[in-house]
Amino acid sequence: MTGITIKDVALRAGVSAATASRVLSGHPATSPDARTRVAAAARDLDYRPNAQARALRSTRSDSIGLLVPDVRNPFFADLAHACEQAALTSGYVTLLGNANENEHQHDRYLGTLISRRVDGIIVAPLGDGEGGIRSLIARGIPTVFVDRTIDGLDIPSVTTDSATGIRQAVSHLASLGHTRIGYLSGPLSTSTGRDRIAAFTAALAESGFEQAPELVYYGDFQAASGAAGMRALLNNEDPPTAVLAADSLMAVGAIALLNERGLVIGTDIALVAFDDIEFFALLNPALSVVSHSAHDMGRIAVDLLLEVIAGGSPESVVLPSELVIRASSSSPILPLPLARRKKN
Amino acid sequence: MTGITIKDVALRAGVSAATASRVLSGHPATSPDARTRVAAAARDLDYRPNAQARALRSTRSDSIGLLVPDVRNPFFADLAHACEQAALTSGYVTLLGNANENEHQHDRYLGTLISRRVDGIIVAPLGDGEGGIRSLIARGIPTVFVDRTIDGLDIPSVTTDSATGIRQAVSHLASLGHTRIGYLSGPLSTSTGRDRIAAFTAALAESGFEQAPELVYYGDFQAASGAAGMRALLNNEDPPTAVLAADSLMAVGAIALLNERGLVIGTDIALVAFDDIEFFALLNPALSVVSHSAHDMGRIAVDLLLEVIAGGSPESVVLPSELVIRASSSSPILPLPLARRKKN
DNA sequence: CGATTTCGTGGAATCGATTCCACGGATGAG
DNA sequence: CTCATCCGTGGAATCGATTCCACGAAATCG
Repeated sequence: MTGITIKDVALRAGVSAATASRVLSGHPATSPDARTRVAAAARDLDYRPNAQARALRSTRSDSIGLLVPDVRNPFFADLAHACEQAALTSGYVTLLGNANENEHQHDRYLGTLISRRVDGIIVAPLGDGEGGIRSLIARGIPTVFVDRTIDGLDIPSVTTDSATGIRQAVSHLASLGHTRIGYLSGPLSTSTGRDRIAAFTAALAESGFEQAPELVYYGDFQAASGAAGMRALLNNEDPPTAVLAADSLMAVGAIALLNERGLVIGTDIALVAFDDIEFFALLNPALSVVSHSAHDMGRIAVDLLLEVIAGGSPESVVLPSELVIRASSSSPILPLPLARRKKN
Repeated sequence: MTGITIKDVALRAGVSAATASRVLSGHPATSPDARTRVAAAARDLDYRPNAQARALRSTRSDSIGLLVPDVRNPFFADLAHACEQAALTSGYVTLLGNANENEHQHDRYLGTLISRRVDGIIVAPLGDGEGGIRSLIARGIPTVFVDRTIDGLDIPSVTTDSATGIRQAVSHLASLGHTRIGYLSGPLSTSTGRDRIAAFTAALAESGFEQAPELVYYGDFQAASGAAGMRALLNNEDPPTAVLAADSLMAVGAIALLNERGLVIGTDIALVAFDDIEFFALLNPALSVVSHSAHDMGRIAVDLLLEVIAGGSPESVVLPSELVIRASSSSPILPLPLARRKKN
């Protein structure tokens, strides 16, 4: 096919393949003469080393795998972008895999990444660590968890301290007079799903409320379940006056449902979302969010992974989250929220 | 490292490496006995073939490269997702690269993909085809262009017929009484940028308007230039009453600027965006868009690429676009738009 | 000035899987 | 019963780059 191998370069430069290899990989033991001749030959022939052959011999591939639940989720798109850019500056290419929030596809991708002998893997793990994740660890492949973790596994991770931002959100909503605060939860099979509902429950208690089970809906971090959850919350006898969504996609679903019902966000009902994404600031009213940085998360995950690859065992990092107040939660509670909602 | 090679499997199964290889790759000339023993050994050892060694020998890697301008652009995130899923069902993994709308990074990624000997490349090309694209073509690596093309290169592509949707948008706006329609253009260095401004100009002519140069702003498909462009358009003596944005990110920037200025979309100014993304339907008012399917584009691009890999030369595909009318462009023109805008 | 170290170089082994080739045993035809 | 055919199998070559090893030439030391 491509045909141009290091032997062609060596031939044209009048040296052996061994010398050509040394020049091209920057080995010090080369003469200036050989260096210029080989460089010129490589340039003339537009030589591209066969990464497979190189990886086979040197047991490193200069590539890392990144497995996210869904690239279409803007938070993970940002994360992927950040990882990719950070890896690139360290000379690694990123193989991006999409688990599609599906454990089977997740495991299949892990298998592919293992087969390709990536130098390390950054993964937002799905499931309980029994499937593909076990293979990873058994093989001792450098691994870092992002966003999510798996209990009982001693793997470096970069996660978000959801609790601080959620506590701020709840106390902010309480200060506006809200006493019935709904929660659209992620699945309890993910560590983020569990952490955030726990933080929410604790925050309610701190504000002196007790958690009403009918005000919590368990979804799956996807838009459709956000809509279903909001519908369920609104169908309560005594519906919430404020709602907190556990991720951006569920918030998107919730917003779509509120629009469909003709309820005005910020006036008829307060809404706060976890995950800050650019679009939320454009909504009218702009959406209050618990913000955490996908960019920092990606950058740090790559740093940790490089440390693991180098043989170290870095400490896990927990990133902060904070409430960003916008118009969707700025008005105090209405005198007759229930009456008004009943109109629709 | 991983250590488990086909020899280990062969040893455990009591056969030679050659036979093990034949069983594992489904070669017909194997005995049922060998088949069961090798399969069992591979399972017991959790054997994962070394993809590099396999690719080196068989000159195919079962992987394709996908190079997009920016994953954070929801249109390309959708496209990437669609390509990846389509490729996966055909047994290919996708290596996703991000050009960052930057020609240098674009070329660097192409080089990496060539080095990794991907079986084919789907690329939204940047630039004039002189840099990395030339290497691709010179090597005869199967290539398909998506979204954008490069003039003078005979490469199969999947693009959008922007003209239909844009014509619909302009005639829709004209029917509402708009006579001064602004346009936030993409860069003329991209085929989509050129196509869409040409379609816009032609559509204006069809509606009996002539194009006012001061109502066209040339941006770069990124959000910041959408904001800058909208600012420039509003600073005209006689500003437009309706604006069409050439992609979703420029629309995002435009919306942010309009919000900042306190102008109400759909009332003070009509806005239509190219690219339909889920979030635009959530805006209040919901945004009218020229819609085209990233999902179809990705799926078809993979189909074409597989044909090219198989040795065929498929015809390029042009996908339709169509106007989706929502509230951002549903009200007729105001009696005194200029006076009203001057208030702010 | 002779002995020893340094340095650039080429030959050959190597990484792990695939695949060509040749071989032996079983089957089928004459 | 003999000879040709077919089939499963193992040995060995191969893919392209890296790297160990040994060699000759040059540089350095006592």
